[in-house]
Amino acid sequence: MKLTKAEWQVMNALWKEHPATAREIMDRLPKGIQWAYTTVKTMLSRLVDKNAVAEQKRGNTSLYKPLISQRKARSNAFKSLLDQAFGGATGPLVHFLIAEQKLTKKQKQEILKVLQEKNSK
Amino acid sequence: MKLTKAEWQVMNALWKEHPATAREIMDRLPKGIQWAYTTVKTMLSRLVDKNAVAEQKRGNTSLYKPLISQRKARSNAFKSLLDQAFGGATGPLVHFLIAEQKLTKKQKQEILKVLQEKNSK
DNA sequence: AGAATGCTTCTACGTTTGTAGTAGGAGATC
DNA sequence: GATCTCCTACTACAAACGTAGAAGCATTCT
Repeated sequence: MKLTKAEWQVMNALWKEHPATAREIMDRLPKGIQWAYTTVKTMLSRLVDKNAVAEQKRGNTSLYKPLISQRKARSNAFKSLLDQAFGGATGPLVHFLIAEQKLTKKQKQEILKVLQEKNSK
Repeated sequence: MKLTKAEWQVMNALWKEHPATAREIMDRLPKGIQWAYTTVKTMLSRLVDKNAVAEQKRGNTSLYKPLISQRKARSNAFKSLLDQAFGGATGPLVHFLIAEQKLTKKQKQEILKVLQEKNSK
């Protein structure tokens, strides 16, 4: 179950709150994204085909809800990245995370916090 | 500079050692991948078009070498994942990493150590 | 010299992705 | 009842991807 970039946008909007109509989803898309209503519908149809989303009619309007959890989707995406770009090993990724200046001081502290939290219990 | 899945395979083989010929790259692809020689060439041409790889002729044979570093490519891929699947925030990613048991205790401690170090200066 | 190798460039082709347009039905409004 | 509005289903279409075949030129083996 691989989501494309555009599909992620839709799923992110859907996970926020569901079930949701196509119009609601459209309105929840990030500011930068200016899709035609039918584009959103197309995406939703494709996601339904993929069994990532369920569609149910209420009157003449469809309600959508996710069939895969955000957690699961993230897990898949993460695993893909790991396999593709880091040879499947977490080690290099961790190394990378640390070495890269990708992290702001704030983010590092955030990480520290989470790690310490979990580590202590 | 976004690499596709197939392009990653080629780049991974190229980063191992370069310059390299198309045939060498082909031979270095993971066992599972059984591409025709021309497929490898096509990929390389596309990578050259993208300015991800440089091509130089020696006799009638092309030698290839990466124009983008593995580090840079990883960084881009990582950032994409972060933006797309984790809303651009490292916090949720780390949270996820930890929750999913993706990190061994050892790795966690390594992260902690390095972060604290870096943070202090 | 003729055949076999190996490399190159060009072309191809089905699928997936991004992004809509169009037509037509149903309910709300004038 | 004609019109506006909103939704749906279907169709479209260019660009990117994955995967490769074909044709032609140089080198080398017999």
